[in-house]
Amino acid sequence: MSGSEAPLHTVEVAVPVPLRQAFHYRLRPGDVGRAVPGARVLVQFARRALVGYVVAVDTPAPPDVKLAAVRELLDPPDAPTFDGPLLRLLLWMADYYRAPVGEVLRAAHPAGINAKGVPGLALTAAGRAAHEPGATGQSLAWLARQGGEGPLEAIEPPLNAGQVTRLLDAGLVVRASVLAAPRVDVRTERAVRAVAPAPVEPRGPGGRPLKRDEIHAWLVGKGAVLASEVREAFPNATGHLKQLIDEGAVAEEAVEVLRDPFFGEPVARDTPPALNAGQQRAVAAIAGDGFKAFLLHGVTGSGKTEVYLHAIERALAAGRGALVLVPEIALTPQLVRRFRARLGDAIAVLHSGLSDGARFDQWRRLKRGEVRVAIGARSALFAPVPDLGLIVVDEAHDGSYKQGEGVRYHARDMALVRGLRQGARVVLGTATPSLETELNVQRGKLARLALTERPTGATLPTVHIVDLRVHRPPEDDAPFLSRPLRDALAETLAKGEQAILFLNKRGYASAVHCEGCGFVLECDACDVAMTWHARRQHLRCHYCDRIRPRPPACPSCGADRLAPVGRGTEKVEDALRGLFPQARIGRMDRDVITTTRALRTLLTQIRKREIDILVGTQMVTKGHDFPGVTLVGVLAADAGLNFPDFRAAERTFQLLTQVAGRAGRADKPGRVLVQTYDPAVPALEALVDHDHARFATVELPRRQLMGYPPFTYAAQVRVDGKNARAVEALAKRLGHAAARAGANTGGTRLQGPAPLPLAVLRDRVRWGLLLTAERRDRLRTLLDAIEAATPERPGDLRVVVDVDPQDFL
DNA sequence: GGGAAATTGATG
DNA sequence: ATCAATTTCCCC
Repeated sequence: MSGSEAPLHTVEVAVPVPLRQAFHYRLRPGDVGRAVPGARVLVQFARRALVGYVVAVDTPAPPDVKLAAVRELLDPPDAPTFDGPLLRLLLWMADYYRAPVGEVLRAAHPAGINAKGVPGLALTAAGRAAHEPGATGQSLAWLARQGGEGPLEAIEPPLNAGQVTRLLDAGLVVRASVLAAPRVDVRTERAVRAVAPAPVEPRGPGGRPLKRDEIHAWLVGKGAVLASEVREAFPNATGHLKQLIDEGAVAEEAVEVLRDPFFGEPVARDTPPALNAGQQRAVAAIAGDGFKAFLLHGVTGSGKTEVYLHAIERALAAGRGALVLVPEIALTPQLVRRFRARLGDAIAVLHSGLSDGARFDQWRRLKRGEVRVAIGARSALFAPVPDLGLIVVDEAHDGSYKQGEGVRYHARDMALVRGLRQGARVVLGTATPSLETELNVQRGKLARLALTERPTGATLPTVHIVDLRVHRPPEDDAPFLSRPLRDALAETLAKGEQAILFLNKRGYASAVHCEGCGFVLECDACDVAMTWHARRQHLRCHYCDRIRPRPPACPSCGADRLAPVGRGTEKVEDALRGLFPQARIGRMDRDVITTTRALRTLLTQIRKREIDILVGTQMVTKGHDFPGVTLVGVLAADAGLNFPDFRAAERTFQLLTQVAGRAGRADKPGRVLVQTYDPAVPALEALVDHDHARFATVELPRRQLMGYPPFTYAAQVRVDGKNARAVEALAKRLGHAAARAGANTGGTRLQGPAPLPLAVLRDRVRWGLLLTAERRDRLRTLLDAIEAATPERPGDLRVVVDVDPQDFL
C-alpha cells in the first residue's frame, strides 16, 4: 500500500429504513465539500435509489465494505433540509427514543418531498445500437428518447414480463432504479416580465396606442407578473402577451406561488386588550433571552392565549422567531383566527387539514426567513423557525402530544429539549398540568405562572358529586340519568340555557350479549367486545374498525336472545329525545364528526343556540368555547378509573376538569354534576374544590410509593405476532435478558412479561414488559440488553420499544 | 422498507 | 417437475 493515496471523502447517510444505523458513501470528486450535514442525497441502497440524509462528513467508514458513491446532492450546501441545531436535536431524539435515524429525519420534514426510486430499465450500449423490429423496438426507441432509462410502468408501448426477460438476456437493457418525481414540489405559475422599454409613440391606427403596447407599458417596472394577473387587468390579454413575447419585448418565466393555507378566508386585525395583573406578570417573566421554561397555569378562559400573543410579539420585537404547538389545530380554528387577527398572515400554519403541497409551502416560508412564527400540531415541533426564541405548548396536558406509532416522541418533552438546546423560552400552558409537569415545577425546572382570574369576569362553576348509590336512576329508558341530573337538565332547558353531557363511549351499546348463555360478541381479530352502532345498524370494533352485521341469533347457543348492554352516546341521545321531546339534541363524537367541516357546523349550531343539549365523548372537552352552556353533566366519572394504567386517576381528573371548564363562561354561573358510584376518590374530591394542587399532593406520593413516573423513567417493550407461543417465548427471552442486565436491582424494576390488556389486536397476540428505573442510564442499560436479545430477523414477530409510554394497552 | 433470491407449496 | 406464492435476507 502506498502512503500517497488521496484521503477518501465520505459521508455518513441515514436512509429511511427501519435500521438504527447510518451508512457510509463515497463522494464523487466534484461533490467534495458540497455535501453538508442535514442535506438530502440520492444514494443507491440495497438495489434501489433512495433519498437519505447526511448525518456526518468524513467519519471513518468500516474497513471491510466497498463504498458506493453518492448519486446526487439534492440540497445546496448553504440550505440543507435540516440546519445544524435541528439535525443535532433529531439525532439525539433518535437515540433517546431508540428509533431509526432515517425515519426520524424523514418524519421531521414535510411529507412527500422526496423523489423515490422505482423499478426501471436502462439501455445498454448494445441496446442503443440495436435495431429491434416491432413493438419491443418501439419500446427501446421510447427509452432512448427518455435519455436512455425509464420506469418499467411508463414504457411505451408497455413491455410484458417475457419481453423484459428477453431484452435483459439479450443484453440490450439492464434493470435500474430510476427516479420518479417527488409527490410534492414547489408550485409554479407562468409569469411575464417586461425586458425592453415600451414604445412611447402610439403605433395603432389613427394614432391610438396598440392594446399590447398598453399592456407592455403597464408591465414595465413591475418585475415578474403572473400571467393570470395580466389577464385580470386586461381581458383577452393572452394573444397580446404571446405577440409581445414573440417580439422579445416581454420574457416568460415560472414563478413560485404559495398554496393558500387559509382557504381564502380573510381575518380582520384586532387590537390587543389590556392585560390583567396576572397576565402582565406572566408576559414579563417570559420575556428575556436564553433557555427558561414555564408552566402557564390557568383555567379555561383565564387568558392564556393573550399571554402567548404578547410573548410572541416580544420575541418578534427582539428579532427572534416563535413556535406554537396546539393539540390538533384542525380542531381549533378559533385559535388560528386569533393568531392571524393579531399577527396578520406572517405566520406559518402547519395543520392536518392542509394539502401536503400547502404544508410544504408553509415550511419553505419559514426556512427562507419570510415568516418567523409557526403554529401547528405535534409535528410542527420540527418547523424550521428562524432564530427560535420562544416555544409555546398549548394545552400541554393533552395526550395527543405523544405520538402513538412510528417514532413515539413526546412533543411536550421535545419542546423543552429543543428550547434548552436552542436557548429559547418554553411555555407549557394548561389548566391541568400533568404530574410530570407538576413535579418539574416542584423541582424548580419549570417556573409556575398562575392565572387566577377569568378576564371575562365569570366565576368557576360549582361542582356537585351525584352518588349513584344514593340517587339510583329510575329503571326507565334512561337508566343512566339520575334524578338530580334530570332536574338540572329540565331547569337549564326552562331557562333557555344549554347543557353538555359527557360520556366517554361512542356507539349505542358497548356490547351485545346473549341473555341465554352469556355469550358476548367479540371482534374476529381483536380480544374486545364489539360496540353496537344503532344508527348504522352494525357492530364495530373500536380498535381495528372492523364491522359486521348483527347476527339474528346467538352464534353460540342459537337462542334469539341477543341484547345490547351498556350505553354509548347514541343511546344517550335517543333517551334524551324521549325525556325532553321539545329539546334540540346534538351529538359530538368520532362517528358524527368525521371532517373539520362537520365540526365547524356543529360548533356554529351550538354557538347560535340551535342545540340545547350536547352529548359527546372527550371531543367536547377540547377547549371549545361555548358561551351559553351553564350545565355540564358527567354520566360516569368512574368509567376511566378502572383502567389498568397507573395514570388512570390523573387522566380522569384532567378530563373532568376540562369538561367542567365548559360550564358558565359568560355572565351566568355554571354548574357541573358528576355521577359516580365511587365519590371518595381523590380525583373527584379535588375536582369539587377546583384544587389541582390537592390532587397532586395526593397522587404524587402515591406514584413515588409505587415507583412510577414521574419519579421513575419508564419504557414499555411490546412484542406482537400471529403465533401466540412465539410471542410469549420472545417476550420471556427479552425479560430474561433484562433480568441478566440487572433489572430489579439498583432502583430498576421489570414488570412482566405478561399479555397486554388488549391481548389480541388485529389478529396479533400481544405481550408486554414494563421497565422503570430511577436513573435514565440504568433504563438505557436494560433497553440495550433487550435490544441485543432481539433477533435480527424475528420473522413475523415485532418488537416495539416505547420510551416514556403514555398508554399501556 | 423493499427488491430479489431462496424456499415452500399447489397442481396436473 | 414447474411455477407462483411466500419467506428470508441484505442493504455502505
